[in-house]
Amino acid sequence: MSVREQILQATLELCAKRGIAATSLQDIADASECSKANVVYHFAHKEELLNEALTPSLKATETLVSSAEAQGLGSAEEKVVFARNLVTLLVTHRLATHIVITHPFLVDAIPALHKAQVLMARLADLVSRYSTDELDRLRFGVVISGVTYTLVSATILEIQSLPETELTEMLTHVVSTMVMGSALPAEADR
Amino acid sequence: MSVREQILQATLELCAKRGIAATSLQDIADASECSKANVVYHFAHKEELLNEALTPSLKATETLVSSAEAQGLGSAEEKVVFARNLVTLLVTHRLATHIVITHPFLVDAIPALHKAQVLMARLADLVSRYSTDELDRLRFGVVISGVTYTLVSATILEIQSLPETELTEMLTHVVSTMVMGSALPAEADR
DNA sequence: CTCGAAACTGACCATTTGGTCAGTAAGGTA
DNA sequence: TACCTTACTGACCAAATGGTCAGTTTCGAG
Repeated sequence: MSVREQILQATLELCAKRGIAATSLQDIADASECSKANVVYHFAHKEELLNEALTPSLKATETLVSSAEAQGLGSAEEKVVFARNLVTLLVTHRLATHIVITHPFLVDAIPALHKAQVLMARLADLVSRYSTDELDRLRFGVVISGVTYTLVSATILEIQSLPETELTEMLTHVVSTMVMGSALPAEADR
Repeated sequence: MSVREQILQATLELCAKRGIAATSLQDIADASECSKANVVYHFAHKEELLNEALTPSLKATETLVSSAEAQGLGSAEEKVVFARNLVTLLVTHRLATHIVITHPFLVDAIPALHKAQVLMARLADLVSRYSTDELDRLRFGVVISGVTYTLVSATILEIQSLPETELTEMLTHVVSTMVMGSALPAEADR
């Protein structure tokens, strides 16, 4: 792993664990085994460092949302696939997700966080389109943020008693049943 | 309102809006229209200030959880009452809730945040007791954190298109139907 | 080997911030 | 009035932090 990549990885891990404000460039430098000046050499500002670190997860989310917007969520099949992709994405990028969730007040200071917020809005809008009433819309917000938060807490705080794959599977089920109307796909039997 | 109360209120508002780390004693002093030294006079440390500011919401939560633990959540009636009380509590103390939710990494530094986490665990344990399988338990985690997060985002970020009372009502309905099994109370007709 | 660009470093700096301190204003009591 | 406690303040300080800078090492191309 290049130093650059080490720095980005350390940034994700430390900022998720301690919060952005409590993570100094020196901390990141130590974890990356290089000098603080070198961190600044690769990423001129702390803000830029955060942006780069969050980029992969943002791209993945952008891809997911765009494709879902294009394809729609009409059939039960499409809904389940979407739910699984979403949960998988949240699991894969759980550090980034945790950072986004816990730093709503930095959206104005860090462009990547703003982007993330916009993507969430598009996501909400997308699913809302397939909900008839206000209550379903609310239900969506609750479940998406709930899944995100549960996942993040479970993995970060190490409260997980379940293996990650099983957790993913169950959350997928929760999302597809709760959000997408009660239409239960054949595969998901309890 | 006494200066002491002004300081506590300003602390809640500013820390919820900008985050704890980004809220300086000077900011709080300015908002309270007194000197920074006076803030320190009333609350020796920033940590102590946060503790005091969060105390009311912690006490209310403690009361709710304890009474629910004692009384149980056996009947559908009890479940709905509990759901409504919980949502009301989250709405009433939304600033404190927002602070707790967005600062998981400060649980070791600020006792009040640790207490809040313990209370959440008790809450989860309580409701889990009335769930037969693991999926229901997961469902609980998702819905509670989801309601909390949705509520907080809606009020703080001012995305709310609904009046607060109606939001409360709908969330109560979401909680009681989603968490407590599908047993729908007579009152909650859509 | 030479040279120039990129990677990297230690020393340094300005700013912010939590917190201290010596001292003042205010108000109740003897 | 004299005295004491509580509320309050401006000036100050040490530590931490983001970022600059001048200079050194590394390394691949010609």
